[in-house]
Amino acid sequence: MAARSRPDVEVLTEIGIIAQLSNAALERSLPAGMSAAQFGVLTHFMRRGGAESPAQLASAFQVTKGAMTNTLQRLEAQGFVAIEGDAADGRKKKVSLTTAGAKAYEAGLQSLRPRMEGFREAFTDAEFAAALPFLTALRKWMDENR
Amino acid sequence: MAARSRPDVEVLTEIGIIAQLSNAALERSLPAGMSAAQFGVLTHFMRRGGAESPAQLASAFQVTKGAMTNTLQRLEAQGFVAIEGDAADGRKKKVSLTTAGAKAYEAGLQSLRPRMEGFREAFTDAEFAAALPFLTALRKWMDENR
DNA sequence: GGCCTTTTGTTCAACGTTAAACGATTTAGA
DNA sequence: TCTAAATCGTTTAACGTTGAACAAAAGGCC
Repeated sequence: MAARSRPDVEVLTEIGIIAQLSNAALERSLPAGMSAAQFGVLTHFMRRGGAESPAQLASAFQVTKGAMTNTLQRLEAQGFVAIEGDAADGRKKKVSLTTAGAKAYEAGLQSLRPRMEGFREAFTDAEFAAALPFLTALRKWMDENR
Repeated sequence: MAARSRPDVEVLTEIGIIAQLSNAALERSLPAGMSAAQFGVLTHFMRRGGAESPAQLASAFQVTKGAMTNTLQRLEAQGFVAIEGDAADGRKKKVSLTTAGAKAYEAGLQSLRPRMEGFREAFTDAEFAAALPFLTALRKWMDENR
């Protein structure tokens, strides 16, 4: 889809392709059996630590609860997260990272490194920083007007 | 996923969310039974006219041939495109827009209009134009280094 | 206290996609 | 001319996602 068009349509087109290619590249670089969604959850816990409920995670990742259930079940099956009931609220569950999960995150980061380095060398930090405000505004608008 | 991070990672994160929200909004605004992928193909033919092979379309949309087969079959089932064998090359097929397809495109455009107008009013053309070069460069790099 | 609403997590069918395999056809080269 | 390689379109299984329905639990309100 390269046809000259309105700049707003073109922006969304480019963004769509970038997201597709970037997700595919991420998935291809990750160790077998680790999806981008799973790696995202691991990253989230590595940064934040502690425990979170599936609903909290679903909202953080802009994903339905059903999708998060799926991701968490796969993570738990590999022993990367621990899931236990919340004593204070019988509806909720508490998800937390295991040591194996932290190890899996590190392994994922390692196999990602070469591609990420190539990517980061192709552009400058200033370019990324310059593009960020508009993208963030775009995301916010989309989020509020959905 | 809102954690402060490296600007390059953040750019990709924002792009991923925007693509997801934008595609969902597009799909929700389109008439029932018309997917974003289908509307994309209709748009392509409205702009370019003529006939193209499935492989050509797949490459134009950065999608596998299998995905394009699926999209084209659904379009053909609704009578929006005509598919015939290529006399000159027995492997190929020729896909072209029907009058019903053109009408469906116009209908899709109509139901899209209110949302598109709101979107275009939230930002200026200059903003879109300013963001485009970097996004295009990003897309090109991703495409070449996949 | 008892009802109504909301929240939470799960399940299910459907969708669009990828990756891989396949048969059919064309092209290139020895 | 024959054979090997490449291209084309389809099919299939698998994946991650959505949307809708659901039961269980909690909260709000009279």
